Amino acid sequence: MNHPTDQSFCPVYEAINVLQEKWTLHIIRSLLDGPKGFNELSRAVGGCNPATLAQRVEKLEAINIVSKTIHSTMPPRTSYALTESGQALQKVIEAIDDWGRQYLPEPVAG
Amino acid sequence: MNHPTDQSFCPVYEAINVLQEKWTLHIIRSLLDGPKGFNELSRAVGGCNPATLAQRVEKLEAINIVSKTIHSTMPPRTSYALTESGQALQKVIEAIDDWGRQYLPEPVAG
DNA sequence: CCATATCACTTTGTAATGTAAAGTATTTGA
DNA sequence: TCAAATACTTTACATTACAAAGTGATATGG
Repeated sequence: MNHPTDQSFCPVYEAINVLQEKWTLHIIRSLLDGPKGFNELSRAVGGCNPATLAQRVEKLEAINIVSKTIHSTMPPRTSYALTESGQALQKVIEAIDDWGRQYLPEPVAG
Repeated sequence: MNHPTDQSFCPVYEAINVLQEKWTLHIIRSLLDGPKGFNELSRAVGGCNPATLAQRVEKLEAINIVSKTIHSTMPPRTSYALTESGQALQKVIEAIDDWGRQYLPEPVAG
């Protein structure tokens, strides 16, 4: 909803608003190595509770970053994958990866 | 605190944890075009309330992404700038910028 | 010379968001 | 038949972010 004062639509600003939501980048990173089911994704993401994860993938589906495919309702079998837009975020994840390796200190072992 | 199941320390994972916090990327982006005072930064970021902003820059200072310089206490004059580590995040912001321009639709007027 | 603005925040109370824990309905494997 | 897994939802609680107002001091304008 917010945007810089001097401009009515700023793509970077909006992009940041999308990506700064908790778990979003983790979800995208997890899906970069292939489609996953809900619990599988949950395990890959690590630490996100199902209520939040469900809400987040729904949002990501709405803005066309993730696509959801229901293979069967009973037994339940769903898969989440990145769309073209989602795949394009690999560049962002790579940049974050590079930065992390260079600037985040490995915690010293006790 | 969280980390992938198969590894004890993952730089990407930690980096994402840092960058996914609300306003963090906005703050970094704002500081990329030079140091700013508190209210100046607040205006550049756009929409973040001072309590949150104060807390966020304090955290970013603690992990050495932002540096705070107090020029005078009275009248109050402070400036926030990016450290080397913070400057290095320009690559991340650029990647987000590219993605936003390509994949975020401009809202239709009217 | 008094009101107003600005600086860098802090405080207070409330709204939004995220959390753990448990539950649902069904199938598969031991 | 019991435990585990699938994909979630529900509930009650905790954390986080929010708007609005306030603080103390100085500089500016009428």
